[in-house]
Amino acid sequence: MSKSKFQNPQGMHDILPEDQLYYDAVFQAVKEVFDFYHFKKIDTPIVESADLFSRGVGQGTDIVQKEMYTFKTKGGKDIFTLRPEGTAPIVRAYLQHGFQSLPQPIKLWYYGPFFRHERPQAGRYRQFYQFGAEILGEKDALADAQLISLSYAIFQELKLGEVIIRINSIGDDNCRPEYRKALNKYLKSKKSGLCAECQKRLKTNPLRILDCKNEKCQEVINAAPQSLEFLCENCHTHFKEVLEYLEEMKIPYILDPHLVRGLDYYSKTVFEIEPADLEQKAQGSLSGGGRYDNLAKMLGSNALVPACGIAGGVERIIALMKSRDYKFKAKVPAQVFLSQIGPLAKKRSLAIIEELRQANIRVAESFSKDSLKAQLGLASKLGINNVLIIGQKEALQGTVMMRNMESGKQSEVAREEIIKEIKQRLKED
RNA sequence: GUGGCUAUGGUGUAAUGGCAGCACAAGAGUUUGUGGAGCUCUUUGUACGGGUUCGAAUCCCGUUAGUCACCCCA
Repeated sequence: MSKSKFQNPQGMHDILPEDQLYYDAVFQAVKEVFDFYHFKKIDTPIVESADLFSRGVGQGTDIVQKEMYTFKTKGGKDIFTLRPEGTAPIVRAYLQHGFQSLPQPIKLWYYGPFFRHERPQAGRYRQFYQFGAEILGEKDALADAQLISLSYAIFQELKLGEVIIRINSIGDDNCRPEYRKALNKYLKSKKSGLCAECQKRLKTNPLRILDCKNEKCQEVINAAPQSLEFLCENCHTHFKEVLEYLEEMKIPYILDPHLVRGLDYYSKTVFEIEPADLEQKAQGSLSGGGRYDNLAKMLGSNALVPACGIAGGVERIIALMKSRDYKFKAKVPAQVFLSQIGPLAKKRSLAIIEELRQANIRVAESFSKDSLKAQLGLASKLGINNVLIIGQKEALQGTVMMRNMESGKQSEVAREEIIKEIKQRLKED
């Protein structure tokens, strides 16, 4: 067989059976934690109106400017985008389905693929999986803290080792303009000390300069005014409460005054969670999020919907699980193996397998092998001790042969007694 | 979007520009209805497209994919 000339698109990979174990483990951990805290699962379409993201995420952000898969539909009337993140669609759904009139807050979680057109590298793909959770209609700081702690709990469940929360508050409409003004003034005065990229950002998105890793900018950044100093009383109190909750729950955090994040909808609390040990940091943060009290309004809502959310990168978590040598719960092998010889027996065996399934007995088989030798070989390779053998003779008599692989003993069992007999033998093992 | 490195059966790996080999895996057989070992046999490859050359897995160019850094982020 020659190799196919088709390959996967860049940055989009097949999730092969052996990797499904990891994806399942992550999904299970996520589901367990969010279910327990009464979050409801929601799925939104993979594709949304392009406008939703340029308005929600922000026209000036990198995600919108260069990373979106955007296309026209056949009639050319609609412009759609493969969703690059999960929060804007959920707020859209919240508004569209009138969730405002339900008891607040609304707590939702999601899991699925997202798309960003970037150059792939460690922990960064063009199609990647994210899980996330949102608490909508809640302004209390407890919501912020709870999301952080749930994400933390998921990472502990997955045995990712030490992780650390980096957290900051970027203020709200009330105090951020003040801060922005002060920062702008400061940065303009130090313009010559900034890298070329940052000089451009002065115009488009000065907040992001704080995030620049260029050495040249570090000096300027370190002396820059910090958003924390400008917080109004409301924001200050809110942030203090978030930190107090974290301390109460003994969740380790670092106050990072330069953390700003790349999406426009954030206000007040922003945070990222990353592995504590330096070597694992290369691929970026494991999860991140923050409060977005203004997003609903940006998307056209009349009412204010205070909310916050978190999203985690599944591939990054899996990479960390692998480097931590994550141990899966022991896989349960099949309990019996069914082997068949001849066409009549083959026909009978399908019905028997279905009986076994209904009796909740896990069964393996190999219809593709005809010789009994090969089938027993497989059973032994799979480590299955109890083998049912059904051949022409047994099929005609309405019996099966039961073989114990360890002792080599076999006995004939009537068709009606199979389930009972297997259960008996499994007990003895 | 810019730059570096990489690409040989399913997997892991060899081959001064000169017959593409090895191991594992897989499949078949080894007195046709009885497993694990051994033995025998078999299938499967130079990512794709050009160029240089008598001759290319090997040198050059392009494409694709992987990987890493920048950028950004989950």
